[in-house]
Amino acid sequence: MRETLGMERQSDGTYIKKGPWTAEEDEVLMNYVRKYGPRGWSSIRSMGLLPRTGKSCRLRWVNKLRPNLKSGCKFSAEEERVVIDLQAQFGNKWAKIATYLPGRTDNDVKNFWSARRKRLERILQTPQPKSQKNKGKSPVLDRPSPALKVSPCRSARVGEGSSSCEDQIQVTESVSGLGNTEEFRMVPLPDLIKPEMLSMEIEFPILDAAPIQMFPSTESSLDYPLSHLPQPQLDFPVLPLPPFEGLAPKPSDHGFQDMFEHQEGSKSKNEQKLLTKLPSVGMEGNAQVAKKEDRGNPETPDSFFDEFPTDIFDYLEPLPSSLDWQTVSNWNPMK
DNA sequence: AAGGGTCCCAACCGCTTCGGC
DNA sequence: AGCCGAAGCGGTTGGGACCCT
Repeated sequence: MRETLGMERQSDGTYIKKGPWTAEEDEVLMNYVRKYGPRGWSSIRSMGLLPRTGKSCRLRWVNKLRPNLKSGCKFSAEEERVVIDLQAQFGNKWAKIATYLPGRTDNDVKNFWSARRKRLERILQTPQPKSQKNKGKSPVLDRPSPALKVSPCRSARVGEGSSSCEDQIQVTESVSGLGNTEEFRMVPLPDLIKPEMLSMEIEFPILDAAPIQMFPSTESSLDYPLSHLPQPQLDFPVLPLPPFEGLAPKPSDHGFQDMFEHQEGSKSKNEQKLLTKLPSVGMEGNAQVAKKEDRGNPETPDSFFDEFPTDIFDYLEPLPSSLDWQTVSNWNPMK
């Protein structure tokens, strides 16, 4: 009797397995790719090799079994920068973005972005309790403020050497009742919060209740030269597709075997390439600044959220009216 | 120690695009 | 030109690991 655990019976009486892959299945799939290359996925099932759909096989290969993958390895600071920059340029074109990140899949990029988005969303959404950690760390905001408009801006240095970060949040404080009195203060924008990221937050429901107004940067992210980014990587040699009946291994079809055999060498090459072709992420000198800061701060970029003075959000108040909010939501950063 | 919350990631689903006929 | 299957892509979900209280 056939094992039906995890198997889904099809109308034609056959079974399709879903769920986690076993090591044995991986091995079968690897053997298939070694022989025939990463194509003809549907034939894996029709040949009776695996009870998986072609789709499932392809996904498994692309996301887990493909050579040179950096699986189980967190995104580096530079990779994060690349993703942030490319997302601003391409939008949610994860597959396209992934081609600029050797060893990363579209799934990796997608997961990274959604995790990061959730994190930011939570920071903006949840009223931060007065944390002991940040108490007294944000003097600019360390007092009641009637209303804040936070707008991303660039390239305004606050005095020579006073700040290592060119990106800052411009906080406009309107004094209630006076209306025409406005005070501008520059709040250092943590390196990993880019104006583009702030614009992303426009979609967040929290902003219905927060008078944050976003203004597009005068320097469009579309100006970022792509030549500064790592070039898209092709993982495979391009081989002619054999006819279906000729799927048997051929002595001449060494391309994929080579690919498996030389994984390690090419991996280090890719990593080196990524390092040497470090993107500037749109702002001249910013990569250098970031590098400098990275040297001084060995923590991962994730730690920025720990450092971010989250009580900046303590003073955000609901929008006066939906009309005001409309002016914000109508702004499209990609225009 | 237990329970809840969060994060991360693998895998699936549905839609779109592509290519052959 | 239209159809159909394969492949690609982006969104979503489920579950395990981890952390915190």
